[in-house]
Amino acid sequence: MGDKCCKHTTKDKILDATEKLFAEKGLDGASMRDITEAAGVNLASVNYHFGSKDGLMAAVFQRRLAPLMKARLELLEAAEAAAGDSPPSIEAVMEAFIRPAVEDASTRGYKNESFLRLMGRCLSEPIAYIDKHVHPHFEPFIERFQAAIARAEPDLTHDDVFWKTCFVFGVLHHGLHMLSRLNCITFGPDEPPGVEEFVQQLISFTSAGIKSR
Amino acid sequence: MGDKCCKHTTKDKILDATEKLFAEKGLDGASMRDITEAAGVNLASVNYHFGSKDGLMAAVFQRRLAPLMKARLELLEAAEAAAGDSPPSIEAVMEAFIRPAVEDASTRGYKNESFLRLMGRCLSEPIAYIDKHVHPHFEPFIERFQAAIARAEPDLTHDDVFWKTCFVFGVLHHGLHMLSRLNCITFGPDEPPGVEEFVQQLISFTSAGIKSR
DNA sequence: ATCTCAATTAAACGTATGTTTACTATAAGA
DNA sequence: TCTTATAGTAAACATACGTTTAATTGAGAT
Repeated sequence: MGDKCCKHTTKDKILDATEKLFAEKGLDGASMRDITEAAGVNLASVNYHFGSKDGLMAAVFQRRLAPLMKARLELLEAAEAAAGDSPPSIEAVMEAFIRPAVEDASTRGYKNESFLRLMGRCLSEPIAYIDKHVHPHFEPFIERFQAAIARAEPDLTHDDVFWKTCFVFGVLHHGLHMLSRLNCITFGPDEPPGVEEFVQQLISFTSAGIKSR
Repeated sequence: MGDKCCKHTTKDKILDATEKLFAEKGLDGASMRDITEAAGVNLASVNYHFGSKDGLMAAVFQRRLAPLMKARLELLEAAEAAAGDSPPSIEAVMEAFIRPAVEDASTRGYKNESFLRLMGRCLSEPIAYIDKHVHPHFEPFIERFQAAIARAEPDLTHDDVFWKTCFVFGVLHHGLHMLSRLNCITFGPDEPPGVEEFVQQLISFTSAGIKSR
């Protein structure tokens, strides 16, 4: 029976290897044989534990996206509670969105093997996969997030809020994507920025963008 | 022999179908059989005209990226010429980057079949493909672009310029990506924004982000 | 009319994919 | 000890992929 405490179960080895290979080679590009070889397990064990490659995708996203969305929601609710009757500032709303993602990326290797590297890529993976495995996690959150922006900046139209939210997504995810690729490119910074520094840079860029017109 | 004037040559039919299918299903996801069937040509004709699927990718990107980069450079140079001795404003630099892309997207169907939909996805396609087919087109431009930003905002450090440039890329490409997907999502605007409106929104968001700290 | 050569085609090739099967190993319960 | 259920495995399966082959077409040149 699965030994949940020890953390080196076959399921976890598969999930870890998959996360890394999906980020590197894409959802289609990483084959079952790539994955099981990297994980040091038998080829058939993926189908045994996850049913199919599709089930494996769902598990990979579920493992990281569920806690991430939870952390964002909690931060947003904390900011709203702290603000009392008035709406929290745009900066506070952006922080709720940005900080959990950057911290997740930083705690898990930061350079190479983070899940957020996969997130960056996921914005534009084959749409069918994203609609199936990623959007369901985002949808409950995005509504609350857009509402918070609308409250903080009451002059924005509904369409303005939609597009600015899109832009914020683009900033964060492409930023994290490039962060994970720093060692692959020649022209970038010599070393990655600190977590706090990066978070602040993202908050100020996105907040200024939202306030602009 | 290929009839260049008539524009309905086999090569063009293949390129058009490929552009659309790459955007929809990804570079790996769109098979040669998908492509040739959509183009109404024989399976083997891709290998005849482009040598391989890799050669087809190169041709697809070359056809759109070369003129796009040229247009951006010309706009940037025009802005620098117009500014005389002083550097052009951040807004002018952003416009040189953003306008050609949005206009390209708008002239080619705008909703569904544009190349920029493919560009949005390309930020995070399997890295090997992008390094091979996309980065070579961007590299000569990105240096000039970053230099223009640095001149317009002299207080920014070299690393600041790098990251802000990344953020601008994220805003534009994900914005265009969502633009092409408007009809697929439920919560977005009822109709797409006008070209000029969208360009201005992108310019103000990115310019404010760059000026922020 | 014949030749020529680029363009096109149907069919096959070899390989890689995700999945399934049938079998073995292991450890706890009665 | 025998049973049972879970976990793991080697091998085969059917399918889809990119590519290649060999044959055919069709229009312009001689």
